[in-house]
Amino acid sequence: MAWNFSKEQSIYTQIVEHIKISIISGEYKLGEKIPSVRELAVTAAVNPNTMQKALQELEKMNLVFTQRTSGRFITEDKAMVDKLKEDFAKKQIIDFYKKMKSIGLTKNEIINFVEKTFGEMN
Amino acid sequence: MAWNFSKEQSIYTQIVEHIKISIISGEYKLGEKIPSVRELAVTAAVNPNTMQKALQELEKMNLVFTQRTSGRFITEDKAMVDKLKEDFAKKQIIDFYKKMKSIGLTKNEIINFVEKTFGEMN
DNA sequence: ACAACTGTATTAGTTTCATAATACAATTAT
DNA sequence: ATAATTGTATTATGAAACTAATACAGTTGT
Repeated sequence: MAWNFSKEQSIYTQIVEHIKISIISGEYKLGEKIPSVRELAVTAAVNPNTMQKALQELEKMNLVFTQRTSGRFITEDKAMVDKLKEDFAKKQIIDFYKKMKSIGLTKNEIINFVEKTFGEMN
Repeated sequence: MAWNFSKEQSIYTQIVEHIKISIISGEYKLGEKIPSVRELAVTAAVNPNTMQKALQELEKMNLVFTQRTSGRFITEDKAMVDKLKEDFAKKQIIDFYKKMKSIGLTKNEIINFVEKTFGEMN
C-alpha cells in the first residue's frame, strides 16, 4: 500500500481515511491484529504521535479496539463494517453528483459523461 | 451562495475552489469584475488577508487578473474555462471511480450502484 | 527473572494557517 | 482637489498540526 499524503489535508486525517478504507475493503480482516503504533509510524513515515492520534480517532469510531498492552485489533462487528461500506459508497456517489451539478451540468449531461468515461476504465 | 467551510481543509484553499467553481459554472461571467478583497472577505466572513491569499492563488492559475487599482476581473479566455470544466468533470469521475475501487468494488458493482442511486436524484 | 514489546503521556520546538490592525500608492468618483 | 476605493505589504498574535525525544506501566516471550 502507498501512503501518499497530500498537503491539502492534515496527515492524521488522511491516515484515518486510509485505514478505514483498508478495513472496508477487507484488506484488514475482522478481529485481525494490526501493527503497533511505532511500526505503523515507520511504514507511513510519520511521527508515532501522529499515528497514535489517527488510531485513537479510529477507536472513537469503534473501528478498532485496544487491548492495553497486547495491541490493537480491527473490530469484529461485521454488520458495522458492511454498513460502513454501504455508506461510504453512497457518499461517494452523492458527493460526485453534487460536484458535477455545481459546475452547471444537468443530470443527463452527467449520465452521458459517466457512460463515456466509464467505457475507458478497468 | 453559501460559503460553508469545512475544517478538513484550509479556508483559503476552499475559497479558491469555491470561486473556481463559480467561474466554471458561469456564475461569474468572462471578463466580469469581481468584488474587492475587502468586500469578498466580509461576504465570506474571513479575514481580508485570507481572501487575498486565495485570490492571488487564482491569479497564478490565470483564472482572474488584476488591474492594479481598479479591481479584479475574471479571465476572458473562454477556451481555458471550457477546458477547465472538462478537466474538472473528468477528475471527479476518475476520483469517484478510484475510491469505489479502493473499497473493493468491481466495475459492474459500481455501475449497478450508480444506476440504482442516480434514479433517486434530481 | 528479564528483555522486548505494547499503548500512553509529557514537554518542547517548528511550521502553517488565520486573524488583527495598520499603512501605502494609485485610481476613481464627486 | 479631495474623499473613497482599489490591491498590496507589514508586523504581531494565537491556534493547530506535526515532529522530536523521552518516560512509564503493563504484558508477552524466552
